[in-house]
Amino acid sequence: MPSPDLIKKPLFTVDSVLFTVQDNVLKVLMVKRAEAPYCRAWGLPGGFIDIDLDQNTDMTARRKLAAKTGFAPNYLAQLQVFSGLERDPRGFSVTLAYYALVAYQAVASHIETVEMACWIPVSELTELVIAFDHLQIIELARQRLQQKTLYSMLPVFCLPQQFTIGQLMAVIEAIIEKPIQRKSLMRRIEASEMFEVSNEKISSGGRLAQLYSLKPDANIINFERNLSI
Amino acid sequence: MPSPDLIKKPLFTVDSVLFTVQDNVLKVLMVKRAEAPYCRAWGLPGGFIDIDLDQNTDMTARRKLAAKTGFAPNYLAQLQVFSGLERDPRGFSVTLAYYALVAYQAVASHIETVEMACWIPVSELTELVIAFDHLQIIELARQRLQQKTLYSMLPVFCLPQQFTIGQLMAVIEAIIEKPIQRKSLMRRIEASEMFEVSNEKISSGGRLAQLYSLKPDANIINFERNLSI
DNA sequence: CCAATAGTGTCTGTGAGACAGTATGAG
DNA sequence: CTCATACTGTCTCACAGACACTATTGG
Repeated sequence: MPSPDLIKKPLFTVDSVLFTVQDNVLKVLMVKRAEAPYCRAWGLPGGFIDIDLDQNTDMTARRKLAAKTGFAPNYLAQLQVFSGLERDPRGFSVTLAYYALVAYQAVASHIETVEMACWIPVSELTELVIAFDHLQIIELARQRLQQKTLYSMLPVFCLPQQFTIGQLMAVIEAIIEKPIQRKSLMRRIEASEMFEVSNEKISSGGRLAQLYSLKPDANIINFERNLSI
Repeated sequence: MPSPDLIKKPLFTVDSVLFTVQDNVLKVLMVKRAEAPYCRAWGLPGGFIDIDLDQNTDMTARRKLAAKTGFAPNYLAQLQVFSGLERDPRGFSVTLAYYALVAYQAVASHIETVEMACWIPVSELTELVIAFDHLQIIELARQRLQQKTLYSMLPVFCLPQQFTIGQLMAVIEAIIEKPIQRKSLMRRIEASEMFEVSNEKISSGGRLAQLYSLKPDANIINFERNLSI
């Protein structure tokens, strides 16, 4: 076997699909590329590992996201590696894609001040010029997020620290694009034991709504049944 | 942003956790390393991408597995990327781990002739010296396989093309380490519409058993409920 | 015949879907 | 008061678990 130094190394990058839900619409953070290839097209936030700054690829993803949003996402997980000769005109490339969730409120103020970063509704992506195979990456990330939404409470990471059932329900419905039963959601909140009821309630146009928050030490549990599609 | 050529590139490798079930025991293919680091320790089959041979990382995994087993696995999917400064004494490294399934019968004859490749029961791995963080990778792969076994028919890929319910049941029980109800399995086989009944039956010590096979165009569907843990 | 494995019938349990009904806020 | 939103009670339905029962082979 040849020494690793003699082997042509492919380009390796880390990109992230950062989701949020604003006004009942699922949106993705896109940045306008300033360089070739795909200069001036929209792409996912990401870049190369910096071995001196990053302990691992998770840190690369976080660092690149922080550069665009000023905040760490509430949730970050690996999606998949995409690789091949065709996906980048510069040659064989390997991209590790992450997907991440953040509360819109947490980044809203900061993102206005950052040039060329923008929340795009996932349904409007096809109207734009998207760099590389990033459209395909986003589509896979969306499918993964939808699947996980059916059997976990992942969407809480699109909400501020305190939230109501109604808000959670709206976020879930924005992700899976189907209405769900409030009752089913409440059963899951109860059964999961992941949340605590706050002693505050907030107004929302009718009866005051109970505020919930994730317990500090809570694990994200998976339910044994999916919500129905 | 600096040109990619100026950035220190980490070592990038592709490793695979190839599972099979033999004699009701879940086993992993391990190879004895012939070089430093971890010379003479057991490690996962894998290696570097060869840009001239591999269209993408899936091909790298397949190529490396074929070199050890002589066969393509029945199923191959990405597990996760592992990265960091500590996991390889040579420096910062990035490994894309795959997990794969194969029928023991398919590779049994070939594997004897390949030096230093060996099926190790997952329960006995702790007794061996395992290279890098490969033990941790195998453990994560096993968890993923267990999870998928609860909501899909993935274990059929540990069986020959034609198989009986009893064989499938045995493989599932070896993977999840719990008994399951034959009735539940039959309901799933029926509901999935993924299989066809053969017109043969085979003897297994009692009443003849119906042979099934995956339909040629079958998609692996996911059930909406898990088997109980 | 018996032992062994394959396969069925059917009851229970759990949790999601549906939806009517009640509770409580703002105006 | 009315309207809007929050929450509850409760029925149905789908499907997994349990397990007794029948079926079919070899010896």
